[in-house]
Amino acid sequence: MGRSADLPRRSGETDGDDTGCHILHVDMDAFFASVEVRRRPELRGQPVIVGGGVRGVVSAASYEARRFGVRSAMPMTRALRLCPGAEVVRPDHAAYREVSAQVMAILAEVTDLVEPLSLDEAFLDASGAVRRLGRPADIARRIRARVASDLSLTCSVGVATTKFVAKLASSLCKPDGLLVVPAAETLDFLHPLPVNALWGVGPSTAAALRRRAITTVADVAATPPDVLRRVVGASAAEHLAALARGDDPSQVEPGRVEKSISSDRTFEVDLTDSADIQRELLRLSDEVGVRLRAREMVARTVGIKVRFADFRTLTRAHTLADWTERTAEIHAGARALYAALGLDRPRIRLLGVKVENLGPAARVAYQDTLDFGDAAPEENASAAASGRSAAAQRAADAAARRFGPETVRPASLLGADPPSPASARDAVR
DNA sequence: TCTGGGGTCCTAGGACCC
DNA sequence: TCTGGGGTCCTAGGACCC
Repeated sequence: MGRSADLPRRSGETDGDDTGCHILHVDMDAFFASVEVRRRPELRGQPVIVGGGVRGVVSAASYEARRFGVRSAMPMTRALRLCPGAEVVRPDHAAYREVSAQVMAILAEVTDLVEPLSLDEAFLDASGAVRRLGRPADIARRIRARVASDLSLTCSVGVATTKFVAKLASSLCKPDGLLVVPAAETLDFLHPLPVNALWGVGPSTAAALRRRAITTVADVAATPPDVLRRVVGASAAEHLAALARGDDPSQVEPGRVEKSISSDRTFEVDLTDSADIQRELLRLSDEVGVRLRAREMVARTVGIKVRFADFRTLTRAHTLADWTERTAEIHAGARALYAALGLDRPRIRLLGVKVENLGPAARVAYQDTLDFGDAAPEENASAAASGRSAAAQRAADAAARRFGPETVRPASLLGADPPSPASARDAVR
């Protein structure tokens, strides 16, 4: 959805010499909001904010809403103060995933070298497609036309010699734009921009640079390496200096593998009740387990995140002796980490469960066991649902996908209205 | 009604091994 | 009793990105 760096804009299509510019960055315009407007045409031309919830933030804002100062990641309360007349739509991620897949399919027709960055953005390396489809700028135009005609959505495309410059270019020509940054003009393009245009410079780094009177990309390029290292550290200094020179060694990488899977939840009202906290830990563990198994991966490290009412946040992690894909083991790890905190009457705003240190499930030989894992006695019902063997658990996941999650989720999550034992048993077997 | 949820990467310190 | 350096793994926190 783009960060709200206030960069100068170049609207419309800006064509130029695209020699050597083989990298494209495709960025959907106000993606979630545009999908909602397409679904409800009466919203066209109106300020639309996708987001919500008692403690929610803005996930996406239509350009009409942005005119009021509404930006992504802004608390909803503030957004609505700025734009009281906005239509607020709750996010529908399933719908966005579906449209995203259609966008990515259009990109895949251009080249195999597509690197999705998120649901609404991707890099393409078009060098292999030039002979078949024409110059990079023509390929960009073709993509924009296809997205518009097939999906009734607009996107903006940056074309440049590197990923970083292509991404900047697309952000500067939004919405519904095309911007080619010729190789020879890269430095003229980059140097006037503010430091936070550089990838990796957020509020904290920008403030540190500003204290040294380094405010533009040109300033970064002119700063002696040792000074830059003192301000931002050795690794970031090297990275920023290269970007400021127009150097970006990163390649378009299709098929990047996830390194962690996490689920976290901010509660509308702080949790204080121990049973509530335990139930949420189980729910989050189950969500993570389902996604882990859906990707056919296993994990060695389980972590939790706890955010208190005062926003103080802590994380804890534990690496297991063996790989796991089982909800019961993830949950056992999470509850042990939580118990070890020894909290006394906490007020909890957010809980999270995460697995990392991932590997392919196929690499790990599994013993199918009939034990019920480490679940505590009071959760025997949950153990029966989530502590079963890996193979049975995958079968349960498949049933959940077909018949709905309520058929086979841990019993203690099901509240007062559990499914009949027969249907749950049938779904598992 | 301040401050979501999904991630990645880096740093720094301690344990542990050679 | 005092004291090495290098490498790897693990953990916690923070910055950053969309």
